[in-house]
Amino acid sequence: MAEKPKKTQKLRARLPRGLADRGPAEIAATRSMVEIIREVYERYGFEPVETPAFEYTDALGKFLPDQDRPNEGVFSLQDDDEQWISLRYDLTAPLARYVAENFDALPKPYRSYRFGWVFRNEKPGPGRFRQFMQFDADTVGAPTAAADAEMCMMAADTMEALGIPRGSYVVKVNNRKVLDGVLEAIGLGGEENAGRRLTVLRAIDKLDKFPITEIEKLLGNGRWDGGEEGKGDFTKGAGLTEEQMLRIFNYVSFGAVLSTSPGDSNFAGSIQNRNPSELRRSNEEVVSGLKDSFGDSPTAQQGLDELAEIARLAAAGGYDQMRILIDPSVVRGLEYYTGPVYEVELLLDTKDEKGRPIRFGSVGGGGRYDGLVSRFRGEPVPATGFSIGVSRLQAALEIVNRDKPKQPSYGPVVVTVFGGDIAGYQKMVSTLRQAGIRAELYLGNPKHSLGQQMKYADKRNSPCAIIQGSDEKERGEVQIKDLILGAELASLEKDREEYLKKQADAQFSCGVDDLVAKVRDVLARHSVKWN
RNA sequence: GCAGUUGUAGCUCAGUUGGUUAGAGCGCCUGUCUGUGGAACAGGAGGUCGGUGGUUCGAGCCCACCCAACUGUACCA
Repeated sequence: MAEKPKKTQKLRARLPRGLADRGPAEIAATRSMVEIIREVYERYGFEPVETPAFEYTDALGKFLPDQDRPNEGVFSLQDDDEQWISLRYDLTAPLARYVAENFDALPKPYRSYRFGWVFRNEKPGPGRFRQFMQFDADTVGAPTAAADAEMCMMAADTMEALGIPRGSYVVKVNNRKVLDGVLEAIGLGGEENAGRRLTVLRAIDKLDKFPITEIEKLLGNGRWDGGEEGKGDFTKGAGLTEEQMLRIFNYVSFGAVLSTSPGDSNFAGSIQNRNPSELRRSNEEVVSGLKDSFGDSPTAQQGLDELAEIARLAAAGGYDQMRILIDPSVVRGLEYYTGPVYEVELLLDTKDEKGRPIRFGSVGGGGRYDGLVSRFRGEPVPATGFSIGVSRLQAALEIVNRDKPKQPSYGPVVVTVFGGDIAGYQKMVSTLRQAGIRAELYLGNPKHSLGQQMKYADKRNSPCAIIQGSDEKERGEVQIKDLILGAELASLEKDREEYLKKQADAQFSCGVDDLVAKVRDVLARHSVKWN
């Protein structure tokens, strides 16, 4: 007996983790989202500009990779000339480079938008990918809060244009200067406290993730993630005193509805659920209240003045605090924001399959980054920008809409072939295409039976198939088979009358000259649109 | 990075106290099928049982280490 034929080493087809293939439905959804966002941004006077996916690593404002860990956080590689280049991890840093490089030619303020894929080399999770899409708008060269206010209003408009009803989203606004001022006021100013300030900001940023008792640990001695002392990973705390902690809590909860006071175990949740419809203070009251509380910090005062201006301009534009809300607990990125920061949050009340509430978190955000362009120029260049996480927002909308009946996406009309000369079939396909109807010739094995060709059309989700055998050919006719109706027919119960009626519609013959008109009838019958 | 859980066919899973050639359903491919899709029937492809080493006459099963995935956590422009 011969030995088993030697097995060739098969290559395993597999997708690297944290990356995703996208099918027709997702691509179509992205395309329509991008179109809607673009329309809003252009209405605000922004013009498109694109930059490549790669930049010199130092231009991205990230440390230069070292030999040991060249790809920490970013995907990097060394060019022929040994210079490090990296895949962009957002659209802001590349834009700053573009503006700095073309500074003299651009109008100031320079207002532009762009969308594209960005890449982050970090651990992927549910809803977190290593490649995802962002859509940004930035204003460079505008120093006043008016530019920031506009970003917030545009964010609100964009959400509504995307079909998220008013009240189901909120643009939260804070100011990095206020946070800095508060930290200063509780005695964490100065270079020597930089690390602790960072820890406090991180803790505040986690308010929407953990109950307040856990935040207390992060502000205090530290937190074990295993659920109890000594279990799991330890996160070092900021080591704040009780008094400092209390001032932080009073600050971040200012304006929120509080059922209890800090320190009570039920305090948890009352800060997190900062639903604007339940808040008891207006934007103006929050700002003036905080001005009173932190009168000792000039930095905080300045930041609060900017927030007041944003709220005033938003109100003038008709955006109340249901849409644009001053929220002292917003932190955002720690790296480059210098002034106002904003964050768009979805308030949609959705449960997952197990009935647990889903927290979407932020689907967009931005802020003022006055230092980013100046790095390249040695002169101050104020800038502010806003970014939508297209991939994340799309995923959120998909969950929200998952119960709604989905409009099926149809394939092309399939023209089946019966051996012999296929030229006649090709002619039908061309006729349909010239009439703007998606159509294709069956290009599989020509020996395949009609049954197999039907199977193909079914898999393509074709609305109908065109059949012309020798009988029809002689009479100058074609058969049009309505596959959608046919499917209903197959699942129909024994209602004889309805069955017969549908059967007549499900397949009929017509003259070759009527092909386009009759196919259009079938498409119209099911409102088939390919968009 | 840290911790927990899990790794058997493309998918969902079975596999006896350690025993010979590792199974099922679904899916996939081919045929019945030059005259009608989601049906039926017949056939077929597809597995280094996550990897390596160990214990044993013998390992999918026991032990050690490694890897990967999932979940949480850390970091996150």
